[in-house]
Amino acid sequence: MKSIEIRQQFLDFFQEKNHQIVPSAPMVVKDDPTLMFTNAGMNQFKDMFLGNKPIKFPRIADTQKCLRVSGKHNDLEEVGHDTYHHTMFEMLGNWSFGDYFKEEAIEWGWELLTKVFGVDKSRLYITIFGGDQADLMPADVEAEKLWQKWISPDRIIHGSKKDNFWEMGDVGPCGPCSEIHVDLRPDDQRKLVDGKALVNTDNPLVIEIWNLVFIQFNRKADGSLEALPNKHVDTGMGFERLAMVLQGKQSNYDTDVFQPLLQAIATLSAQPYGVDRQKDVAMRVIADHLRAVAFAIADGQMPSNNKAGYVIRRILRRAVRYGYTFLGFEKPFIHNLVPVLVNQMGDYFPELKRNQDLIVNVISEEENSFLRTLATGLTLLQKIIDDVKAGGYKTVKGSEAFELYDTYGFPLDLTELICRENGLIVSRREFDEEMAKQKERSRADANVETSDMIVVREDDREEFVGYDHLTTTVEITRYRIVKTKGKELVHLVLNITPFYAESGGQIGDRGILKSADGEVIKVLDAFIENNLIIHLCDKMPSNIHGKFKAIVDEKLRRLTANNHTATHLLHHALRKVLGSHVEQKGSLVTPEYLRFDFSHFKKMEAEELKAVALEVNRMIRENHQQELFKDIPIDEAKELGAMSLFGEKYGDLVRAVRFGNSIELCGGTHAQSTGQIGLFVIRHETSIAAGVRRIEAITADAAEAFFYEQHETLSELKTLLKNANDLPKAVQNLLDQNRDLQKDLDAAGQKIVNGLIDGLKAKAKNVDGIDVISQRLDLTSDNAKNLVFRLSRELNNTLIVVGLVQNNKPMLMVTLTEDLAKSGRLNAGAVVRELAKEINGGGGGQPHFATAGGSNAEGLDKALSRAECMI
RNA sequence: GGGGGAUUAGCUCAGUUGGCUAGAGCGUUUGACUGGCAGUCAAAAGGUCAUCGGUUCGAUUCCGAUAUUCUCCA
Repeated sequence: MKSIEIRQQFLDFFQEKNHQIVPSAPMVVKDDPTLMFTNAGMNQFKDMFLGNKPIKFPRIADTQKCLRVSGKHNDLEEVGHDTYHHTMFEMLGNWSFGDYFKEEAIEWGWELLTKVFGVDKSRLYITIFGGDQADLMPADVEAEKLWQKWISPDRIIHGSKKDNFWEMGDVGPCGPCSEIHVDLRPDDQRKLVDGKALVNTDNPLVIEIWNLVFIQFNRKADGSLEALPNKHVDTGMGFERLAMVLQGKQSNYDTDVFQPLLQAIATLSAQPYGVDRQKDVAMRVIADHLRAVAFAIADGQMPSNNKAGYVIRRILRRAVRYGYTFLGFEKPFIHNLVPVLVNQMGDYFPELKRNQDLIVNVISEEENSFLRTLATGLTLLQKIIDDVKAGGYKTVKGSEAFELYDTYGFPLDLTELICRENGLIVSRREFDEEMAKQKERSRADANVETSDMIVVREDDREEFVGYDHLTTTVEITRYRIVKTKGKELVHLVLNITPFYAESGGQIGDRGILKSADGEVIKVLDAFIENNLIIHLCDKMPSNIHGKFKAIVDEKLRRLTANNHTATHLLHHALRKVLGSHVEQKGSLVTPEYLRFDFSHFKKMEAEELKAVALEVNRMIRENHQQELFKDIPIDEAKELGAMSLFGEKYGDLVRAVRFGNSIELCGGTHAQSTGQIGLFVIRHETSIAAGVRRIEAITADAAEAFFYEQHETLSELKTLLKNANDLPKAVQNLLDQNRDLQKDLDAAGQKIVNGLIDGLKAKAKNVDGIDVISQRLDLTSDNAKNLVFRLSRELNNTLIVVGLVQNNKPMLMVTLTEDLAKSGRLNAGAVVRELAKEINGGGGGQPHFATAGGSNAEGLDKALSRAECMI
């Protein structure tokens, strides 16, 4: 059975059981600070389990794109070396939110696997939660009994809390889980060892394929468990593993999920897959990482140098490095594989197809830049190796390898490989020490101590009223203390709030909370965590139980609104001027300025930028009123023509904002009418990644200030240039004149020098067999330098000392002709230092030419007269 | 967010105890050879050594700040 059919049958099966089939949520997580990427199927439903969000469908099934590369689940370094770890994979899952429970979940799981997919029952084993003394939890006999309807009791295993009790975090919903394991070993091996003994022992052929989680408890802060009124089911089955089982393979990479990619890599590298172990690992790494990176880019996450973007960059670079080292790819190649992936998965994941060009471009650019990094690293490493060899040593210092890695991004294993080829070893111990120091520094800096959320009063809904009110009376529902870098701040949650929390690129509101007795708490920021609006405050209120007046800083809010609305107008104008391939890739809206990233393949021309700015300003002057569509279904919004962005979840009610022809889905705060923006000015247009441009712009007060600043600079220039009509031409003339004058000056100086040469030559005085010329000159130091260099070229066996005064400061110049300098009898540096004593100065230079400056011009003549004593 | 680098000609980069009249390769222009192109040879043009401040007799070089950028860690 083809993998595409497997996915479809899974979804069809649950659809028949009245499940709502929803699309995969984006792999990139935007509104949960504890998570960078979706790492399990349940992520997009977390808020429903927590009770922070209402349940829309009691039964849901989907396939979820997941990425496990950081945090608790970090498989990155394993990937490729074995047959079943992946960075990106699909998790098939079915959910019940307060609807069916263990009985149906178990029955359907069994039915799908054995009847629909036809998995051999004699190869299946079940684990159930075996109870835990410390938690006073009995075994999950309920599940065990239900399983016994389908499978013989001796194939059911009691598992530990570690394997069979699922918890989301330290507190919150949790419950026992039941796993289905399958034994894929050949029959002869199965006869030798019972598969039951190999369950949960990391055997690559006796593996878990489906985990059914029964959420029935709530873990409280004191560690105790209480039964939930609503019980949920959360299941997850690895799609790639399922394909392996159903296609009778022994490796995920042998299924049709990976084979097309692996074959394409084999063709590109002109080397077969399945022959050389090391090369196979490299090919698996590339195939896996390409999937992860392509999906991440499709979800709007570009490779970059921090946070989530950095994780993506690292994955891609790991693939490039394996290709470079083991398959001999020295030019970008991974981007060539994108069409294969799109062809294979683009039907079910249309975002891949839609962004294909972007993905190819971004990957290609990243490959190039990393290959450049490698090239610089290779030069540096060669230098290190040469030094080590020259010194007769055998070991490259760990600190040097670390510097290569840390500062220049050159991978350690490559350093080691090249060193080995040169008969050298790298001190791994020193490297690890340096790495530990680096980590310590970062940890010390990022050290944030967060206490538990303390609940002040129960209030499950925290409502945002800030669209209509900037001031409201509020009460504190929860708080916690946060310590970072010795500073103590407070997180407050309110029953209702006028503060807009950072979202959709718009940063959080600032303002104050004022208590009844006049105490003022500053609100420094507001952001969303697990669907709660957290207010970052500078201190704890003395009475947290009282009522407060929450006041949003109105001016900042207004400026932010201007910039947000201007962002929409900009988006609209860009599509009008450049074309509909322009899509938003990122956005930042602050009171000070706005930043808009969008897909476009080349630098914008000056005329295009102007056309965009003109269009935006035209829409501002047309003074379009804000039209708001609150809580409309997403399909309805699309019919209105709203541009949809990343991150909306299926079935959500959305908010759409319209100004004239610009309609966007947006939860942000906006100007009442576009006229309020006043003026829009683009400040910068730059590239941030291949195929992605960034525009930074300002509006209103800031734009006005910018305009006047420019105007004043221009006025000053005009005044300076005597009100020239054509300012640029006047400046050009000045520059031309300046250059001509400089040339004339040089020529004149040369003439003076020419005129002085013969006279100076005649002044030579022979002292102990050396000619000495000592003369005070009225020249600039440049001309004097010219002069003495000419003299030293034209003469032999001569010491030339020249003195001059420039800006009231005396200066000495000592030159030896080449033969005299080589003879070693004199050293210009030594001579100039001695003579400089007379002018209260010091100096130095090279053996044949040295200069000195000083503060006592009176002593210059004495210095010159002492020249012949230097012999 | 923290650490470490980088910024020198149009491009890629050299440039060590601070003083070598700032260099190389590629590219550009001109000339010569050639029937033309390609090519070879020769020559030339092209630099506020990122910006601002400090130390010094003297700063591309040392120190500090800013900007841009790379990279590692979180």
